[in-house]
Amino acid sequence: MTKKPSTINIIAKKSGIGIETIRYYQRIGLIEKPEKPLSGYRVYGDDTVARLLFIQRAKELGFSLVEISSLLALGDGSCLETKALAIHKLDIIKSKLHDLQAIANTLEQLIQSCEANSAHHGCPIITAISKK
Amino acid sequence: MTKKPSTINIIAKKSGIGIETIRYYQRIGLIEKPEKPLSGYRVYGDDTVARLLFIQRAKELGFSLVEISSLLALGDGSCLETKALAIHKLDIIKSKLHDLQAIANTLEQLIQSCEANSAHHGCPIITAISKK
DNA sequence: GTAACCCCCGTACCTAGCTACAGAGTCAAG
DNA sequence: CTTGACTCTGTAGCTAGGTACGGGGGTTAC
Repeated sequence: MTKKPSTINIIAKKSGIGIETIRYYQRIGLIEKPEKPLSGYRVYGDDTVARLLFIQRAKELGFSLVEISSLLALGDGSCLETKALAIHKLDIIKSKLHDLQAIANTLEQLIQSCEANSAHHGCPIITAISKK
Repeated sequence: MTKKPSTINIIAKKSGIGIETIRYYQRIGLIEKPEKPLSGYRVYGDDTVARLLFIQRAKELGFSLVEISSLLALGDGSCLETKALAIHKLDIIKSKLHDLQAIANTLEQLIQSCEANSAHHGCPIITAISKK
């Protein structure tokens, strides 16, 4: 039950991550390069695919590649540190949520003031941004 | 009542925007460069300061420099187009809010599962990101 | 055996929004 | 008239996360 060897193209398809991106991850040390056979193509295992999928999902949770690197280094062992990272990230995200909500509120008000502006005395949005 | 001429340093201080940033804005055409006297320093008016403040506030509302450029070009005239830009921006911000909220929820769950994990069977956060 | 792929490596380029710096010129105070 | 602070210009570098390309070589299918 030996598998046929996975070249970079294969793991790219399995993980849904582009070849160039995988090479980039290798360059920045996020994933390892398997030994290169003296002449031939590098062969990848399913652990690499798993790692790539991990990276993808961590990215979706808002972790940067540097943070993902830490997560991978921590591994399954130090739950406390992992939790600390997650809490820190959650704080940042909550703060972003807060800011964005404020912006959305302001924009909504501006848009409404624009709708109320039947007279053509200039655009209330522009006016609002201009003076203050 | 002639004012003393404002050099770039002065308008930087008045607007709270750095000199290098102002030069950058000039390079990308967001603000104009006043004519340079054949020998000497450029002189800026308060209209430039106003424009810089406008840019700052529009940035705070989440507009990119390119979008701000459009806003400035539209000016006070075409309220409809300005409103359209604002609505478009609001849509994007709402979508970001939605995504961030989902991420925050997931992170919160992960952190809680971590807290419930009294037994030391690996970190639930890592496990959750790993499999799926 | 040869055409059509595929891989490897290094390097350059991209977006956005700055930020820094060198070298030459200018201005104003003392 | 010198000194020091300021300006102008052009160019390069930075972050983050890729994306693209060219040259050289290996592999596979027919």
